[in-house]
Amino acid sequence: MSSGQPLNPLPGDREPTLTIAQVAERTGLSHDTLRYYEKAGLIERVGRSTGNQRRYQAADLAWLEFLLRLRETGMSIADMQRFAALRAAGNATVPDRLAMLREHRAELADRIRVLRRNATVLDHKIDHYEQLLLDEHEYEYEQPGSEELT
Amino acid sequence: MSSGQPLNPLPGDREPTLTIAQVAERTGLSHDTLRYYEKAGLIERVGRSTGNQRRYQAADLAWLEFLLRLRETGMSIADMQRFAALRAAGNATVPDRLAMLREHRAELADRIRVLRRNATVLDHKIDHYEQLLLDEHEYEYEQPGSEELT
DNA sequence: GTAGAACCTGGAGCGCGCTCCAGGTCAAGC
DNA sequence: GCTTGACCTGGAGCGCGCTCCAGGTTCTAC
Repeated sequence: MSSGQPLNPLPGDREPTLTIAQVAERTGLSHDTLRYYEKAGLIERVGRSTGNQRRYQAADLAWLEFLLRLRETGMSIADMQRFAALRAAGNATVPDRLAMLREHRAELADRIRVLRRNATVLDHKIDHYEQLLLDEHEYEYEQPGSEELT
Repeated sequence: MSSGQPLNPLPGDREPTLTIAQVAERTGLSHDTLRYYEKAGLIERVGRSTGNQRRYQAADLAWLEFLLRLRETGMSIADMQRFAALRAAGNATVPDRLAMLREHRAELADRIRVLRRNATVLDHKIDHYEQLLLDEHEYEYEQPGSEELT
């Protein structure tokens, strides 16, 4: 990109658009990933400039942000493809989309629970190591036999 | 495995041991993964029967369980290798291990926070879809123009 | 003793989610 | 008009974390 903020030329359109570089910057996705997502059907074909360069609109960005939330919560590309296909198929698929989201939400809740449980295991281990260090200092340097399972 | 519970022959040892199949069953890891973890140095070389078959001891299992907690919380194999190497190097590495665990714990806390934030985004989306369905029924079948961004 | 299941090793292969590359076209400043 | 950087496409390549395979050995039940 250049300096300033170029209002990208539109293909005879109303709304201001973003180049792929600008979308990459805003979403944190790479250029390649953005093109890959489009090729994979996660996003519908983005509008083009007269010279065939991508011009993203606000709706594209909003959808990408939502996809990122799905990705961050561990949804696979394959499932996101399914979801995107349902969305592209129109309002009649709302029940299916709702079902997918509910299931994903439930799995997410499970994963959060597991992580929290594991977090307490880590805390115990950390406590254990801290105690080991304290004991060591107490006896002024090492103490074979105070070795534990870990 | 056969029926009954065979007390596996020990290599002239004290403690009861487990075969790889039994460890696989208890941990949920596959035979291949268990062998892979050993080859990768995540677990120290497991004891063998006279015929060179693995015989896991309680300490092996405990360590595996802890590794699983690390894995479930998203630690990479490479980091687990580092941790395992420190552990194998003895008590002098306790401060390093503690530092690793603390850092991992902090990252885990971040990831849980992100997941919880995303969970609320999902909840909003679900609410939105539910509302769409309600509206649809209200008007007795469809309603073009009630289409949203998603 | 023998059959069949369980196990061994070294190494190749795989699915996922990108990432990189080659060989071009397009756009903006001078 | 020219340069330089952003962008395009199709397809190959990669790192991770396993998973599978071939070819052989061991264990257990009968």
